[in-house]
Parts: sequence; C-alpha cells; structure tokens
Amino acid sequence: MNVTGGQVFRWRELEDGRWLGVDGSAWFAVRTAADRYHVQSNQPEQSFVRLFSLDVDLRSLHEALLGRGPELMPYIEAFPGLRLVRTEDPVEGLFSFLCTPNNHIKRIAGMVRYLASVGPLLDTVEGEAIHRFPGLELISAIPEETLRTSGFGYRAATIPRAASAILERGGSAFLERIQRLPFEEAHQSLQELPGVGPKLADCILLFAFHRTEAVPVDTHIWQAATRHYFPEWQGTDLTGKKYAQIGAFMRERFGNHAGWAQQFLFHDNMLNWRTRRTQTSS
DNA sequence: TAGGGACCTGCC
DNA sequence: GCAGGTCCCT
Repeated sequence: MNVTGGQVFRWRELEDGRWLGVDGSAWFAVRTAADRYHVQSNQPEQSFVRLFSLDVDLRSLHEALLGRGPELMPYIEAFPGLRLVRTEDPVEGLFSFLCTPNNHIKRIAGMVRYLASVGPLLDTVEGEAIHRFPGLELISAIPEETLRTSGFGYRAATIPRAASAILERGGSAFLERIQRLPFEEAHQSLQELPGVGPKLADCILLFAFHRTEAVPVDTHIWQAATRHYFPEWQGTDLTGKKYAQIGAFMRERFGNHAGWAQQFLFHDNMLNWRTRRTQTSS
C-alpha cells in the first residue's frame, strides 16, 4: 500500500516496525504483513477502511483511469497499491498544507507535529503522546511569535491569521460550505484565506475534503503535464493561466478521478525526477 | 496576464 | 541554490 497526501505528515515508523498515525480523534498502529494489515486502534475497523479508501476497488478504478488515459499505464503498474487518503478532520489537512509552500517534507512534518502538540491529548501509545489536531480557536490563539521561535519562518504569521479568517466566515460552517460548493467556487473561496493560493487550494480540496476532481499542480505535475499533455510548454515557466489549464484538462480527461490520476503522475515524478532530469539534460 | 523578487529555514 | 508557493509590485 502506498499513500501520499497531507495526512502522511502525521504518520511515523515506530521502533518495532509498526506505523503510528493520527486522523481526527482516531489513532492507528499498523503492522503490515504479506497482504494483510494488523491494526491496533481506538476506533472500529471501518475508520481505518475509510481513511485509506480500502473500500475503493482499485482494479476498476485503474480500468477507468486507463480507459481515459492509457499514458498512465506505466505509473499504475509501478504503484498498483497507491491510494488517496480520506481524512476525518479538514482542519488538520488545511493547516498542514499551510506549512508546505516553498518548503521540504522533513521540515513540514516537524511543523505539523508542532501544531498537533497544541491540540488536546487523546491517548498515550508506546510511550508516545497522541494529540488530536487543534481546532480553529486554538490555532487562531497561537501567538505569531511562538511559531516564529518554533521554526515556522514567515508561515508563523499566516497560520493563526488563516484560522481567524475561517472563524470570521463561520468556522465549521465555512468548512461545510466548502465541502458542498461546486468545485470552482470551493477553489475560489479557499483562496480568500491568507497563505492559500491556487496550489494549496487544490491540495486542501483533494486531501482535506477528498474532492477527487482536484488537481494540485506542483513542480512534479508540471513536469508530467509538459511531458504528456502540453509538450509545447516544455522549457517555459508555469504561470497562473497554465496552472488553470492543466487542472481543467485533467478534469475533462479523467472527470472526478482527476485527483487519482494526479497522484500516479505525482508519485512517479517525485521518485524519478532526479534521474529523469539527468537523462534529459545530458 | 506575465515577469520579478522577497520570504524563513534547513538540507543537498 | 532550492524545496510539493504566495503575495505584492510593476
């Protein structure tokens, strides 16, 4: 099973080889063995099934994707177990992605872990304190200076301000509205929040709200898109207009599965872009 | 719209 | 320099 997305920021490997993760008020300690998972959790099994979309039949999903985009074949074959997560708490995904701009995974994970530590204690597992991710009020109350000294850099300012902006718009009601809104409107609304541009809006929709038609276009998807779909753009820069065109193209091609297609392209390029660039530049 | 630069920090 | 961008300014 391969999983990418915001929620992986709160998964880590324990010394005994198990993976410990938190989602909403649920925690999971997972041991993988052959083709099975052994899961210890404070929640019933359905929570785990839901989180990892284990109820999604990958075989028919792959067929649907390949029917629209045969160019995905090598990526699907390379990552046959790739899945989108389906998180419980949009607040966690939203604020996790506010940590990502112009940043790298390792540091992002540390920042997300710090934010989580502000939340209420859920449990203690293997000596590890498990925190529920803080709610909007708690996040909005974190002083910028505290985040600055905790290594958040300039994101120290946007994170509490974004929480306040959501609260001003109704808090959880705003989040529920985002969930129901047509895609383009939801994408626009999220960009009212400080620190949220087109890319983060797509990440938040895909990973925090499980809007599977969302297509975050980062450097990896830009490379894949110019390789497969827009060869005439090779060597040019990604602009706002091209960003929108890539998403629209992917949605037209893959419909509500565009986000899944994005994941295959992203995952492949993420793992192979260094060698690929070496090949093409030499 | 497109182009350019600043922005925190840490790793390659 | 650059990393899973955004914001602000010509």
